[in-house]
Amino acid sequence: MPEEIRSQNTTPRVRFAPSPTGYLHVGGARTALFNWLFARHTGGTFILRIEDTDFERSSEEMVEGILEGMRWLGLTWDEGPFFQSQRLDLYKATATKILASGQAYPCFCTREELEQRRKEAAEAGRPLMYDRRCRRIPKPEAEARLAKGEPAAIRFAVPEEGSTRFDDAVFGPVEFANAEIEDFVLLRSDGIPTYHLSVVADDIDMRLTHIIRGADHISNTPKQVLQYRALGADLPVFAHVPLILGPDKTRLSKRHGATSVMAYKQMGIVPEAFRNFLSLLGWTPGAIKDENGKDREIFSSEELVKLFTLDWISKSNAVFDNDKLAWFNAEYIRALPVEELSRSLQPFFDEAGLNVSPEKLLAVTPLIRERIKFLRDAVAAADFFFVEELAAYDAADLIPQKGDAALARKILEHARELLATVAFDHVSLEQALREAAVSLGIKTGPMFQPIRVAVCGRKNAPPLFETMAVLGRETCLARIRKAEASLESLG
RNA sequence: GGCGCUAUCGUCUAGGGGUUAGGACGUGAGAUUCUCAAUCUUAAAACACGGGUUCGAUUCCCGUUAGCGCUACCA
Repeated sequence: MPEEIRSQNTTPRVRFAPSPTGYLHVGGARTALFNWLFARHTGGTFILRIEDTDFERSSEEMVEGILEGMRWLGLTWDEGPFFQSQRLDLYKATATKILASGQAYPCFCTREELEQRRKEAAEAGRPLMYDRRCRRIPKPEAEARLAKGEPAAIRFAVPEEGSTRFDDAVFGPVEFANAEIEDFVLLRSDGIPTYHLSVVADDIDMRLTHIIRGADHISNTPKQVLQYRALGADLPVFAHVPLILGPDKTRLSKRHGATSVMAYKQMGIVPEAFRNFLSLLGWTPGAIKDENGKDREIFSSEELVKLFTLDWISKSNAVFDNDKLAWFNAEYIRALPVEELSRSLQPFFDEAGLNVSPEKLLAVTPLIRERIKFLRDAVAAADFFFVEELAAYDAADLIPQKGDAALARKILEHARELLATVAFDHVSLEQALREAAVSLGIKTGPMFQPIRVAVCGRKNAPPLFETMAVLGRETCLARIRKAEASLESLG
């Protein structure tokens, strides 16, 4: 408690500490987002720290990928990135300090011995934990062996009695019997720290006040609390956030499809939408009503920052729902100014190999914005605007429901003649074609279908007149002529 | 197995001792309409189970069950 009060009286310092053994995934992104929101809300400092002490599995590409993901999401950090691989001296010094205090000891057991004992324990009885045998080695003997250069890890000497507890800002009081806590390794025999040591050393050194991280770390926390005490350091506030699960309620992983943040960028998720969606996974601003008295869900990042507090973080895990994300994204797409949306769309067309001028895309954008959930959908929705030659389509689609080829021919011929002279703007086109429908005695539905298919090459397309206006007279006439020809072949 | 955490519609969630348990996504139906969307209206859909406490529990307590997490000289 006194620790918490101290923490709350200084400006908060929080961190996101990914390990570059993989890309930035959805769960990590949400943890980063919560830290970022908390820092921005409180006027605190957001630190980025790369936990790359596992040299085997860490890579520079992954570091770059993580930074890229953070930038894309707009999660700007105030300090760092710091790399644990460059701070090994600190960890060694910290381990030495704990050792000197008598709360750690050298362990000469080899990896093989430990594995063997664990195996035996599993087969026979229960205690899978380290049996603490090196803790019983008399100090002079241990020092002699060390002096001889015998390799040793440094283990923390966990009290045999009592319990270790902490107050989690999300989960409340959590308590572990010390007897359940293993004498964990602080420093490996090669001098590289384990996670348990490096987090604590860094969190203390970086003067972190709040540790906001995934709930999978709850079980690790007592080990860290023990170290804080051994080092005489104040405890930060721990806030564990529930995990994000896949649709089958197991931890979100690759086999659930896209889990990398950059994959969502490539799908055409708008970063603001992603932030909004992610923020509401395991957190709620409470019941904030919209003008209709319904609970709001769309929040700008500024609002999120204003609203965010640790108190509203949920305790139960949340399933990642792609449909809901798609809905958020569609909402953001429709809310974006056309110019901005158009600019965001451009790279997707470029990537698809279509020759798309910004001017034309700007004209097309309002016609498709309500028809796409992901930015990438725009390519499939609007490709016919940009190709010289329409992709092959079924000539039968030209024939309206309850009509025949002759009717389709009649409509197209009539339209072709009309379009040769009419002014090619939305209003004129609509007026002329509606009048044509009346004079031919055909309802608008069947009347417009052959034209739409002829011009767009598909049955489902943006509104006809706007579309034709963008396409222009020459293209429309050519495509109608082509449609008439394909109708001939149909007989 | 041990330890820890969690439990409201299919999903995200609001609520909290007395409510017609609210909203959103998705789903169904309808309206609108040149198709598709978008939009609007509407419907179905939940307090895991069992004991307590209480005049009264979805809400508080205990247990059961289920799920998840941790259980490395990984992080």
